[in-house]
Amino acid sequence: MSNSDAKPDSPPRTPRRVSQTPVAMDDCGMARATDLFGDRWTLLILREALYGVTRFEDLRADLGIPRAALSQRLDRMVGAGLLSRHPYREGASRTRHEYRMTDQGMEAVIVLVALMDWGDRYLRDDTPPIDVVEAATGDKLSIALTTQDGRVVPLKDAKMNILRHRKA
Amino acid sequence: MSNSDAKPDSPPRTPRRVSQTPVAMDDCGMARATDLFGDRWTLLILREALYGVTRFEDLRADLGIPRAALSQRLDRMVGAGLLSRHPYREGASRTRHEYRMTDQGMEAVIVLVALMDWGDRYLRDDTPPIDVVEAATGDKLSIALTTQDGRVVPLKDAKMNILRHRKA
DNA sequence: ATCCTGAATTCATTTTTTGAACTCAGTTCG
DNA sequence: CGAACTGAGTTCAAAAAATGAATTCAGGAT
Repeated sequence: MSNSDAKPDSPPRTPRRVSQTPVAMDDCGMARATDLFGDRWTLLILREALYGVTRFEDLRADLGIPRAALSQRLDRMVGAGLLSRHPYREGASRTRHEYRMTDQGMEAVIVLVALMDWGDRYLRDDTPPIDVVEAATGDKLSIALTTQDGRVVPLKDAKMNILRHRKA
Repeated sequence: MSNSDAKPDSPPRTPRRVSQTPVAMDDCGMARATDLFGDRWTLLILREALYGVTRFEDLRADLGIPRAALSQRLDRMVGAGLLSRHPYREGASRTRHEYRMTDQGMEAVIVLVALMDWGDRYLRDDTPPIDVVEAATGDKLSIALTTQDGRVVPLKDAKMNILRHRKA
């Protein structure tokens, strides 16, 4: 992805220095999302939710996450709309809660898939244990940029279009 | 994205309980990637690199990151192949280093774009400050799943195909 | 009445992060 | 020449966060 509108004649070998992001920290959706996802557990919990693990004890056992951390993260993720809390009862036992992925959470799963793609490519030597495939055909899927009408555009042909400059 | 091969006759309203991820923590590219990206700063530094901010002091000023943290993260990111270190000299001054995004780092940018999409949609009320567009046409781009031959598949029609089950 | 279970909460310890001060090698200023 | 400056780090004490073990809590089961 090219960032600057490079003049066709001189793609600067040493690009001119940029000393500031064009977008201020607190006005950047990416930076805000980083607040939510930028910790050791949140993404892993979302992964569990994707696989259908929904209960406190199961999450804890899978992830090895301390209870306090799990409790705090679940609250935060419910608050952010990634998960929703549903009562259930095992046999005749007391009502407990399970944490299910919301539609909004499902839309964040694309972040997981992107991470998975990258991680499988660069953080492992052997073949990955899992593929994302089209349910109907079994065709392997990967992440890409597309136009609204479904044309795939390689990363190299994309650029950032700054609509509103940083105020700070 | 559906996770199970649901029988056409009975899509379970209360899906049967899953108590374990099919993929073990240490065998999951996503989980490994989380080790690298799952902290407050790494993704933000990558974002800076995407915008072309490459120097220690500029990064520090933009992000408000403590020097020690920046130093440690840059080392780690160079080690992981996200950034590369290049000597430069400002005027006649002593040689310093700048940190440029590598091709491998650029491939991780799709993660940033995915985060940006989600963050702009759910973590803000007003219009986002930036768009990802096709350089040639200016067409707005978004993240999607595609087949190898460039057909876009909605998240709902995708599923995880487990090739190798957890050993643990 | 006691034990068990899932879901927390509390709390002391360990780890990580922070921010401020210091270093270092060269540069410019007076 | 010496003083001050610069970018890029290190060092280090203080603050914040994460951990893990023990405790609590509300039922149900024995």
